[in-house]
Amino acid sequence: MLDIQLLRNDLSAVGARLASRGFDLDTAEFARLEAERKTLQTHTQALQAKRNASSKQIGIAKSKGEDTDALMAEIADLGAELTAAEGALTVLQASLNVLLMGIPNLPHASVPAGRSEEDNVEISRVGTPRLFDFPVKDHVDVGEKLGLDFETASKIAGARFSLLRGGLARLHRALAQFMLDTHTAAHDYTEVYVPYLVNAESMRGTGQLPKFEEDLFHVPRAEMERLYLIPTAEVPLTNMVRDQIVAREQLPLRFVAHTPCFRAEAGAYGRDTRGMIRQHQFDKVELVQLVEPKDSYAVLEQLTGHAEAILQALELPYRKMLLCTRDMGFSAAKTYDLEVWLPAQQTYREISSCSNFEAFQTRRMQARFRAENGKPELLHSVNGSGLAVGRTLVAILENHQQADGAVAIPEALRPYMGGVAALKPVTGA
RNA sequence: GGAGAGAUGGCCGAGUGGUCGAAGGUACUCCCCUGCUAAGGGAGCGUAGGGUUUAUAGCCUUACCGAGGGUUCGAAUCCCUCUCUCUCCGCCA
Repeated sequence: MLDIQLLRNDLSAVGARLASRGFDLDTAEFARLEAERKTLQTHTQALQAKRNASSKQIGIAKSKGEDTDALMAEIADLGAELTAAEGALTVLQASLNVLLMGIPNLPHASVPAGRSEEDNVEISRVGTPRLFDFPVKDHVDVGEKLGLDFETASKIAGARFSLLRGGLARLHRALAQFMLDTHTAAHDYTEVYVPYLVNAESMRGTGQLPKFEEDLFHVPRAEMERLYLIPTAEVPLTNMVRDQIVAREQLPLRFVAHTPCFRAEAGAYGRDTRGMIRQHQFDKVELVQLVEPKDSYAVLEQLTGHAEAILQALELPYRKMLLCTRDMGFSAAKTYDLEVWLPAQQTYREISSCSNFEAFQTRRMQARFRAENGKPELLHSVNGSGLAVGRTLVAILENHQQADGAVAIPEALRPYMGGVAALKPVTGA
């Protein structure tokens, strides 16, 4: 959510910055609602002040045993007028709020203007794609021989689910463990175990609601508020500080969690249908930092580096992309995507997305810290995948495949694999 | 699933219809006193808005005592619904 003061004070500039990311803010409508709000709110509050003063007088009179009929008569008609004014104000503020909640974040000045992902800017390229002296297979063909089974998954659940057996299941687990250990030991994050189902308030806090409900799975409960399956651990991790004022000495807060993520992929029919690139359920290790505003852009660089460290340790070639204005997510002010090399597709595919949200999320959830002057101030939130586990598995299968169908295990991962140096094809797997 | 208790400011805790945004304590900030490891005195000290304003200063004002509704001229206080916490019983990974 943007600061409404910014819209009031500098509406046309905000409109222009939003236009750069393809959002058309109806500035006339906002100005109209805002003008109406001002009139109505002033009026309502004047009526409330009058009622409060009169009621106080009645109280004083009664305590002295004086007659209060005259005072009562004075405000006899006030009630209806006040109810009407309050009702109208509530309705108006609700529509202003709907408008406000639907406005995406403003892009940071360093974000390149662009129309699509074509206009994203490559910042760096790390590692060299391997040259293969045999025909390269994609992860589905490599995985098939090692325990990757979509047929059984679709029988059990449906399309866009996967099932891993044996060494491959262990590799998946090893990746998550390795990432968690690296981020806690080397990067100083606190490991957190979180709920996978969250309430609507949490989804509003990080920006999934109200606008993107169709992307989420939910669980209805009789007589109770529905719960939503988390699409990323960003939701529970960031909401830890919702409605809190954190002491400045505790900053920065650094959290890491390994969770499954659930996405309806409602808008993705027909896209990435082969393999485990785009699934309804996938695991991810998520990094979240809550920091002072002055630090958030430095932290974005740092946190992106934490994700990169995993790719480097796993010997996976990747590039770092700065997303252009129109390719960024709704809540982000600036985003780097890390894209891993997939040799079968001869292309780089997203494996991590690291963003600075500034106060966009924390304003919604009233997550604050006490500044040096003693005043509460909104935190900035920064998060990123470190990394998506499923896609990392895909990248390892493709990049480290051998001519005989085996897959080499990167050195860093071997302690988590019981010392195994390679996964070998299993007949009947 | 059954029975009961509760939710008040950073924390503890008083307050069952009226000058209560809320006693008292504690923490914190400033000042004074004292002087040696701790104490005494005084003052200040919630949050989010709105209006005015060059102003995140001041002044005026509204809302907030778990959330939402209701009764009333007036609600922390009375009524209803919900959420959460605790205790006991049952069940259970």
